[in-house]
Parts: sequence; C-alpha cells; structure tokens
Amino acid sequence: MPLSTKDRILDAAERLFAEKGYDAASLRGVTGEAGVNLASVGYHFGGKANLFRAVFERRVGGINAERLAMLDAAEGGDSPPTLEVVLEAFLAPALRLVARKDEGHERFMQLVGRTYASSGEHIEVLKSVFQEILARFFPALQRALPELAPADVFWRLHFMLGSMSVLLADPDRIRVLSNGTVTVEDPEEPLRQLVAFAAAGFRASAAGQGSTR
Amino acid sequence: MPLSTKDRILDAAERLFAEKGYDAASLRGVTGEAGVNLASVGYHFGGKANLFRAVFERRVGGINAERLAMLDAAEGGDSPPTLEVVLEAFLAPALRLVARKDEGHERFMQLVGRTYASSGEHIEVLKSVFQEILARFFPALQRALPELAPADVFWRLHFMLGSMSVLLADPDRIRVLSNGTVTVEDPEEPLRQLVAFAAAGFRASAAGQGSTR
DNA sequence: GTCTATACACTGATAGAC
DNA sequence: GTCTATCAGTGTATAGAC
Repeated sequence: MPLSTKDRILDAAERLFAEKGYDAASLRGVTGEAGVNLASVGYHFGGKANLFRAVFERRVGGINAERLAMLDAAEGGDSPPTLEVVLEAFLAPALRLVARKDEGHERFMQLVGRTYASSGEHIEVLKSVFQEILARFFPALQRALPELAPADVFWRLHFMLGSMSVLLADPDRIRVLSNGTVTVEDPEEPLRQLVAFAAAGFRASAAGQGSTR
Repeated sequence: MPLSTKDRILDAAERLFAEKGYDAASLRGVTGEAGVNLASVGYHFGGKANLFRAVFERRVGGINAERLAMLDAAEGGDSPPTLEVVLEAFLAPALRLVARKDEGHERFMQLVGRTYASSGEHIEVLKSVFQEILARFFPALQRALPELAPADVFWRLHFMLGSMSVLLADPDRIRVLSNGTVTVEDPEEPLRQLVAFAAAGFRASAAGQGSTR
C-alpha cells in the first residue's frame, strides 16, 4: 500500500525543513515533492507551524525512549554509572542516527540541530519534548559529578548541547572547518570525540562567580 | 548629520535578521523600520543576500582585529601563552559584545551565532571572514597543546565553536534550560564558564580512532 | 548619484465547491 | 478528503523623477 497523503507530506516536509530551514522551505515545495495538493497541508495539519511540530513528534519519541533505555541500563548495575556512560546514553541515540544514513532519520537530526541553535520560537517545540529527558539526565549528571554545583552542571550541559547541535546540523562542518584535513571515516568517531571533550569539560574545576580563572 | 539611507538600512537589517532570522525577516520590514523606500535596498546593496553580507562585513573586521590584538599581546611575552589565554583571546571579543548591551553589537553577535549553527549557504559568508582568524589561532592552539594531534585540535575547536554559537545566538538560553535556576548576573561569567569548560575539553587525552574511550 | 513608484511572480492561508 | 480560487504579503527588477 502506498504512503498516505499525511505521511507523504511529513516525509517531504522533514526533508525540506532540514535542508532549507523552516522559513525558506515553502509549502508549495513540500506538496509538490509529496505529489499532493497544496491545501491538503491545511486540512491534515492546520498550517505550516503545526506541520513543523508534527514532523518533530513523529520521531522524537523513539530517540528519547532509546536515551532513557540506555540510561536505565547504565543505572541498573550495582555501582553508579560513570560520567562517560551517562553522556553516551544521551548522545549516542542522536549521533548514531546521523551516522547510519537511513535518509529520514539523518535529515531529522539535522533539523533538530538547526532548530536548537536558532533562537526563534520553534525552540518551544524542542523544549516541550526535552523536559522529560532533562528530568532524568540532569540528576544522573549530578550523581556522576557530586562535587559540582548545579549551576555549573547546567552551564556545561548547555555547552555540550551547543556542540551537539552543530554536529547534528551539519555533519560535514568538521571537514569545512579543517579545510578538508579532517574527514569522518569511522561513523562512531564524532561520538567518541564529543564524549571525550565534554566529559573532560564537565570535570573541570568549578569556574563559577569569584572562583579562579 | 542624520544617518545615511545606507546606514539606516544596515541598522534595521541587523536587528531584524538577528531577531527573526534571514528568511523570516522581510525587506519591507527592514525598509519600513528604516523609514526608507523598498527599492533602495536594491540600489544600495543589490538584493537581500548582498545586504546580509554587508551587515556582516560592517562589524566583523573590528571583532577579528581585537582577537588578533589580544593574541599578539599574549604571544609577545617571553613564554608561550597558556591554552586559557589563547581561548580567551578568541572568545572574549565576541562574548563581551553580548555582555555590554550596546544594541547593535549585541544583535550582531546573535546573528553570528544563528548563522554559524544553521547549515544554509550563509555560512560561506562567515567562513570567508573566518579564515584569517583560524590561520592565526589554530597554530597558537597547537603550540599550547603540543601533544595533541591536529585532527583532535580541529574536533575540539569545532565543539567549542558550537558552544559559543549557541551562547551568542541566545544569551537567555541558559535560563530557559535550567528552568530559571541559572541566571547571568556577572556579565563575565559566560566567558569564564566557557573558557574553563573548553580548556579542560582541549586537554582531554586523545579520543581519536582506535584510542581508548 | 540618489531615490521612488510600480509591476511581476512568488509565498502561506483559507473559504467553499465537489 | 480533495481541489480550485482568491487573499495579502514576499523578493526582485526596472522605468523614470530629482
């Protein structure tokens, strides 16, 4: 059975939103690629903004479930998980989807990265879906870093999310930045690199107000 | 003497591009705010894309000059500068402009952050202007990290740029992320936090292909 | 050289016929 | 559920005023 109109729209929207960004992607482009009528977007989703949200909601649940499953597994042992294991539980489900190029998921993660880094209102969509993840991972980070003040944990999480978002938004950026010197051969390397960088960053001695520089 | 038409357009464009993003900002919005005729954009700049580039070129030179001056000063001593000093020479000119709220510059840095993190073609504008900075800072980073492979330096620089770009794109993000827990009182704190985080990340033991995780 | 009015093909949205 | 028609708003190009 061929894809439904709704799914055809979702697929095309995911691709074009990720490729051009929300504002630059046109509904006519989406419906043209999907082979459906322009007005069907209004009927099925209620407009461009709601279509954007629907594109997110289709995939984000699975990724977050994978994150929580990895964290559960890590916390199931008899000793608390190390910082690296917690970070990997958060990062791996997202970064692996970029690595294994199965079309839809890679583009979706690119969209996530773009959206997180742009300061528009679309962040609300991300935030609403990110709360449950944060509620589980932030305590896990604190347990792995018992000497770090909560504010410092937030700052460093903030920085790591920034690193991740650019990594997702443009998997080729490392090549451009390095003038072609660095290319990604092993699809696991970005994950390894980011976990190593962020773990060391999280473990830095506190840099809060009034402390040493 | 009142501002010229060209400058009025640049000011309004900087504000709206930073606030809404390139695609969502309309030329009619720009010219309306500037109090000039729509067609004057075409006359002075040749179109929306060129206006975007002009907004960048007006400010980026000064920031990069400041970066290079700080790096020169740091390298002028008799011992090579520490990693922290190199990072601060790169980050401080950008982050201080966000901190001291002098309208134009703050908005401009927000635009830089958004642009860097979005994967569109506008990155070319950033890249062309970033080459000279990279050519000076990358060797300085290598000298401060003699045991790190160049590829690892690039990866970590990549991550730090991601952290910085989100910091620039949305100075309020740390408050949102932390559900209002963390607010920026001291305008120097983001700089201190990012330097501490990134320096530790740069100093992590190598995470390249085949090395330990 | 500077600026303006105007027209063109495009966008997202929506009402209503089928 | 789908489609056509139509709306205001978009970037761009140009002819012409001063």
